[in-house]
Amino acid sequence: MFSIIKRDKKTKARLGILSTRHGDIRTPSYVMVATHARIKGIGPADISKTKTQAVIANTYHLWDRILKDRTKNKNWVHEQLGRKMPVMTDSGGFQVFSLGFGHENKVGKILSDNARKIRNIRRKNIRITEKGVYFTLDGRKRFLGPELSIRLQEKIGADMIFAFDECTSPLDNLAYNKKAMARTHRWARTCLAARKRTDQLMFGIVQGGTYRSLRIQSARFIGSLAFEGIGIGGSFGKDEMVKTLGWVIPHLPEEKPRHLLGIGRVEDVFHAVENGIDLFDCVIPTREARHGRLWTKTGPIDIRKGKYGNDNHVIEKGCGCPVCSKRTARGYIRALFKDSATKRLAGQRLATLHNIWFFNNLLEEIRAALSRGSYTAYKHKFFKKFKRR
RNA sequence: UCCGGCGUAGCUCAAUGGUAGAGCGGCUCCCUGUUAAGGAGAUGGUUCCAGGUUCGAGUCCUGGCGCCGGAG
Repeated sequence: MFSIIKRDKKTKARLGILSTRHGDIRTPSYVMVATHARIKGIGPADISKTKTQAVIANTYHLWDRILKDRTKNKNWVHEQLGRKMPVMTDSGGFQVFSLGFGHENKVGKILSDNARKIRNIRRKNIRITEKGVYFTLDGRKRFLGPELSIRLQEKIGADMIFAFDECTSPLDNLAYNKKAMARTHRWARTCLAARKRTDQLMFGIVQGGTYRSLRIQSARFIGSLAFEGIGIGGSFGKDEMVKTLGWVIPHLPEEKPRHLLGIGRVEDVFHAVENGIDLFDCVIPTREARHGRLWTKTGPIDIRKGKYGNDNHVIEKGCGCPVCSKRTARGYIRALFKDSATKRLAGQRLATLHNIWFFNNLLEEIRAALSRGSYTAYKHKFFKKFKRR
């Protein structure tokens, strides 16, 4: 159940509430990544300190564990997570890209200028058929398709689940994207038909690569099906995300929540929100935290750098996160990062707590601005201070 | 005092007499539905000093200087 509370006058941004079996999500909201039903770097008890409203786990990566489970627990993933809170699962469709082309060519879903030079598009570990996808990885061969993905996601027990799709590579051409999109559309129907549980919200996924005609076609088609929500997936060129949203959003039903899959840099958050996105997830807060990059309102800092060695300031002055409000010094966090493996884990935990809080707080401020009707003013003020560097 | 060992990049150490390297640190950059608790790159040297042997010395010889260990 999704209700829109308020619409921004100058942009397509909307303020809403998405109700799930495990509570409400105030939107727009950043969904934190918990691939293996754990937010990497922090413990279950930490999650409540970070303003996190929802997390997203991954069907492919929970596959083995869920098959071993015999408990028939309807809230299996919540038990794994250690929290009763809104949880999503991704269908495994992204792994068709990330474990196939992405892994083979060491390319991310956002194409760098360098990667544009790649000529032959290989998917060595992946074979895609009408029924689904064969993964050959680490000496194992396994098959995942729309029916199985839904069956697994129903067992995993998330509150929101995704249809099984194919995330194409940013280098795939129009002809391939057309073929892949049509197949993803057929899988979308299959996923809806395969569902047995009625207490999970199912999101269909719009694909179509970087092609306007395909994106519009996909938005109309996925939007016309009986999904409770819409996901927008795929890979983009560097500046094509905003363009894609411009194509897709006008063709989606107004009343359904929209989730932008795997996008979440600070600039992207604003772009997504003002283009009418209600939810998005991204590994940036958690992964970059583990790599020592801490986000602040003036931009990111790399806590591992030598200049923070004797720095006894908090990460960000005035930050209300559990790390900064305990007056934990930058120098201390840096020292943990530079110490033994065990100490590094402690440092990564603090960094993760800070980053998650930072992004969740940013969204909280954006929601407050939308509520006041002053989103644009808030954004201008924000970017006066914020420099990506 | 004597004997032995060692002096090479910021640090710890490599380098049969033949273009002085590595790891770590420092520096710069990267990370977008996590096979990622990381990745990429650049920089970095009077080889303790002074002589000598040699076509050629970090390496061999002589003499200093410094540190470590042992003996008195």
